[in-house]
Amino acid sequence: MAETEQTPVNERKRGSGVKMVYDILRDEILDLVLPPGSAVDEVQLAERFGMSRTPIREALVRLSGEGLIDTLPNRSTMVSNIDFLNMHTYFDALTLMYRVTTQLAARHHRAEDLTIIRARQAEFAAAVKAQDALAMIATNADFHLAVAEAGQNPYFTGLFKRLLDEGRRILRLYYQSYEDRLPQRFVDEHDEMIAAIAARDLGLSERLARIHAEQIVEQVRKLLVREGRLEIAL
Amino acid sequence: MAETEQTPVNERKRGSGVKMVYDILRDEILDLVLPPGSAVDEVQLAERFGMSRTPIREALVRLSGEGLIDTLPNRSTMVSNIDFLNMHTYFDALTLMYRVTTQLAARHHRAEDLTIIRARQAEFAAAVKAQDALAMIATNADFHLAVAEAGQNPYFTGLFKRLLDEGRRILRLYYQSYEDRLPQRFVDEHDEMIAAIAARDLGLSERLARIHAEQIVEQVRKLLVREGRLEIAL
DNA sequence: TGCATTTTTCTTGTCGACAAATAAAATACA
DNA sequence: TGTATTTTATTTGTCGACAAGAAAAATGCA
Repeated sequence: MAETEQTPVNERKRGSGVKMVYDILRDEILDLVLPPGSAVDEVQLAERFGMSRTPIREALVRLSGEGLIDTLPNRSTMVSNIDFLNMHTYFDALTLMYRVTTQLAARHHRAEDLTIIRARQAEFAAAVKAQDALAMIATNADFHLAVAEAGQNPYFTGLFKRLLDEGRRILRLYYQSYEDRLPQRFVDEHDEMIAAIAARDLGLSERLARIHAEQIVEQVRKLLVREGRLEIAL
Repeated sequence: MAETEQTPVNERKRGSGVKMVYDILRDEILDLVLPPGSAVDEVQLAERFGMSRTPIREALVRLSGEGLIDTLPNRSTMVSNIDFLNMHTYFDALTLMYRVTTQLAARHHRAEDLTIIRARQAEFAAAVKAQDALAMIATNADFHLAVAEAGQNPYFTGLFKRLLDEGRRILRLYYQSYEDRLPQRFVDEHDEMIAAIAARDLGLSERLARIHAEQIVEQVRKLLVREGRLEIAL
């Protein structure tokens, strides 16, 4: 069997190459496997993925459009840096999107949306219970993205997704310090938010989201300050 | 003179091709020269711009990333359609960005920002005076974008820019009905907003922006309903 | 004539190659 | 030895060509 259709491992369907490279590189950037500022070599990637430079290039253009890589014309392209100086603009945008998407979810969600949201919340709770910091980061983002999808505004969802991605990079930087009791609090807050959304209480949903956002921002800010001292001390 | 450096008209610098194609196509899409749903042929574009398909392709990938064109895998790529059914999500996002960016401008603007904003407003007023509907659309977007830039939050500015672009397409559809007295009202409202920003009155800036946004949304909605009746009548 | 199947055509996705632009290395010169 | 200039090397941007996929056209069959 399978003698004629023997599939060489490197045989891929027409058009799938770009998406594959894009997905893998995106994950590696967000997980800091490719650290900010590191060089991205097209020819090296082409060898690694066993394809020509053309699809690699297209994936890089996509990533560049999302701000995940920066490309100097005619010169090197590299993983984009995290802008610690203007972090407050990031927090502002993130907080507003938390509030808006949660409120919209309360207004526009359907029954099946709640099912998905609860599933995501269960995954987040499991990650917290297992004290798996990396899984917590990922499942938390998934949870809030599910809420945003329920809000049914693709403009907000799009921006929010970008912000959560960026947050994944930032949190990944400091994920070692997740051994405290805060995560359980996040689980509880998520539950409250779900209840408010299900009850279609717009005001409460927005308020809970705001509190939740400020909670998270405050924690990240503490981490930044702690690390910031170290950096200055060098 | 200029015998050795004779520049064939089609001679361009290394890396400028993509940007040129991108800019031109983007403008043509936003001005409806390329109507929504129309096919985009790579070969045809390559001939038109006198270059190979590669840079064309990169420009298209960029445009696709911004949602200006849709591309079916292995199949045709076309100018993205305007989603009239979910127009309310567009209005929601636009209104919120009006409010947020104006308030942030009141908080973070610098002296030179005000200079730019006033210059944009002068251009808008000139377009209104000349009753040039197309110029009004463009200069109005430029004015609000200048306000957003003063707010110094690239996340909001980015989304807002996308929304204003989309609005340029929508308004372009109905620009014929701009002969009423509303535009002058927009000029006045802009002036009020500038004053509030200059006075760093966050609350007033936000309120004026909200009123202004609702004004615009209401006008567009009227246009849509009027046209909508026609479409249904078919 | 009406429908299924094959053939053709057309467009896209991918490839390997080459030239331009820049950085790095090597050389010249004081 | 230090600086300016030339040479080499590396990486990107562009090109033309070819093959895969899907629609359209053509053919076969009832």
